[in-house]
Amino acid sequence: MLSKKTKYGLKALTYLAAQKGNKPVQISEIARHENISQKFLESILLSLRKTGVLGSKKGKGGGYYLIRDPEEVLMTDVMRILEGPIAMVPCVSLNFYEKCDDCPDEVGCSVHRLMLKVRDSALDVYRNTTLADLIP
Amino acid sequence: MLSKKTKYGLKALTYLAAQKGNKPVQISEIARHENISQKFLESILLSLRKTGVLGSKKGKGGGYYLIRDPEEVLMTDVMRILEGPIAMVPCVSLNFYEKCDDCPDEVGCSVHRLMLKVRDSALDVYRNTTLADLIP
DNA sequence: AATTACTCTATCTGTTTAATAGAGTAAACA
DNA sequence: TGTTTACTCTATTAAACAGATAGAGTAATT
Repeated sequence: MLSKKTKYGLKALTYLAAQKGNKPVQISEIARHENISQKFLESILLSLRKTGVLGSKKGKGGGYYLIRDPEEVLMTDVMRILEGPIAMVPCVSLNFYEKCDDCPDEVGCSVHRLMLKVRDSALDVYRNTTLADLIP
Repeated sequence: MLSKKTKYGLKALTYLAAQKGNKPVQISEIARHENISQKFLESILLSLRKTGVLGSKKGKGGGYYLIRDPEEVLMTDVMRILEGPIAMVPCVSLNFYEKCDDCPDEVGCSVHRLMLKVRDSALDVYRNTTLADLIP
């Protein structure tokens, strides 16, 4: 299940991408437009800023803005920041790999092989979708 | 993230599919072989029986067995039983559809459109994989 | 200097997951 | 027919996580 964090984050990013120009947009404006709890959105935008997707400007006329053009923001990056691993199981994760403690043989594991296929299909989607594709 | 329920369920199904013949296999045997808590596995196999994937036989020499040939057990069915919806968001789910209460316009929703693509790619995998493909 | 808005930490509640315990029931076999 | 074996079901629990909220603090603009 997609977390609300990711859902809200994607909506906020799309909202920013749809702006004319690249002026900072206030959190409150995004929250209002997208029906998101402002405080929750704060923490989401903060994590997007810390990972280099967004920039922020303080003071009057401040807010958040995209660092790069929407065409250059890949869904692989966004999803990993917001949702975490793209793989459904750590043992098939590219960026968050972890060995299963319960299964001795990774190659012979049926779950491993199935989830590898699922991961590849999801990666294929995320690698070929940018923030620009999400703008309505 | 894949739940342990699904993980264990898939392992148990694969174990049963790999059996010669189709004699009932005891829960305890499966649990031992696959490092699964026996009690937890009980409830998983039970749900697979109630949904027509497995059959069971009581008494001495009893246990669980596959109802159909492994080639005829689709991952779409197994995943829906064990993990629930294949879609990451209810508003793009085929079998578990639910409208989002927070977003007014489904067609204009960026999350909706992205998750539709992800669902389709996952479905493509599950529809073309049977239990037989999981046997090592 | 005052305002505005971002930054950060801490806390809280509800839900879900995973696991466990234990009593009950049904079928097989001697 | 009775005993064994193994499945069936309900209830309970602990841990983890998601989602949301509160409030004090800091930085930049006018």
